[in-house]
Amino acid sequence: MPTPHYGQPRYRLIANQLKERIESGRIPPGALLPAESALTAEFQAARGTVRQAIAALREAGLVATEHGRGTYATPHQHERGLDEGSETETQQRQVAADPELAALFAVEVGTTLMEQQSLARADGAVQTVVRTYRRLPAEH
Amino acid sequence: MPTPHYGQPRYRLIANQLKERIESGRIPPGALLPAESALTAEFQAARGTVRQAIAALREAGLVATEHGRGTYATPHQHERGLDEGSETETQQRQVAADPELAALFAVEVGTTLMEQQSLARADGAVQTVVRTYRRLPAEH
DNA sequence: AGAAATTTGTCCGTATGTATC
DNA sequence: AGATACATACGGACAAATTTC
Repeated sequence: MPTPHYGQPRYRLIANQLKERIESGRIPPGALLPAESALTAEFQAARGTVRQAIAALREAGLVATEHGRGTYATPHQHERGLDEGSETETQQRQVAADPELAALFAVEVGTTLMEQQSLARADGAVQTVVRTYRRLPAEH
Repeated sequence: MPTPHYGQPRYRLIANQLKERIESGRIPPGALLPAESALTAEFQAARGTVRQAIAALREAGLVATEHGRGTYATPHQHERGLDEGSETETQQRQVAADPELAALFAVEVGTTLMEQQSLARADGAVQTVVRTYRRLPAEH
């Protein structure tokens, strides 16, 4: 494997991709990022490089890390429009699984799922709505 | 304590030995492997190295691991019609706007929207479902 | 039912060797 | 020669799930 770092170093590229996932809501606030080991596998990068990328995100305040637990996405605020008309850009709620979601998660229809919805606006108009579904933590 | 990796790395050697034990039946299907702590003692290797060896076996489908329980030799392999490379599956389709989406996009309820759904799996089980909604390109 | 021990999961810091730009 | 990256390896610590007492 070569080691080309045209333009930007590798850890910056990885950091940017993770940043995009967080800001797009694909990794919602409070959710754990993939483990270092998973990231090394996904990006085909060495652990040191992944750690460098995460360190950059941490420095930028996008994530927080807890020893022995993992790295969380922190609630992100759009720096785009500082004012923003008090509309919730991202909200979390519980919804009942529709038939398709139920099948995907292998649960019964109507099972409570966590839904995280986030919006991307441009000039005030909603451009994209992202809804992320995941199962609730098991009740022992 | 040096770290020369001429020839084969240590984790490969450990993995090969464990593999031999499984395939020879000395570790029968379904049986638990020695704990990581036991393996570190036996092979005089760091825990991370042992875990790397086990990860290789897991990747090869020879063993499965459960948090807090242990790693066991897989009972019957060859039951898996699995993807293997694809971490995310994506599909695109058109859906009718529900009342909330209609309000967000400032369109009428029932208006056709583009929905992109992607899945994130871990060990074959769906972890997260992400649905991204956008307006269709304007049609005059 | 509850506490302790076991075991795996994850992160941290560090170190050495190799390879490429 | 230096910066970047990769691969490997060590040791320590905390977190979480499971089992055992």
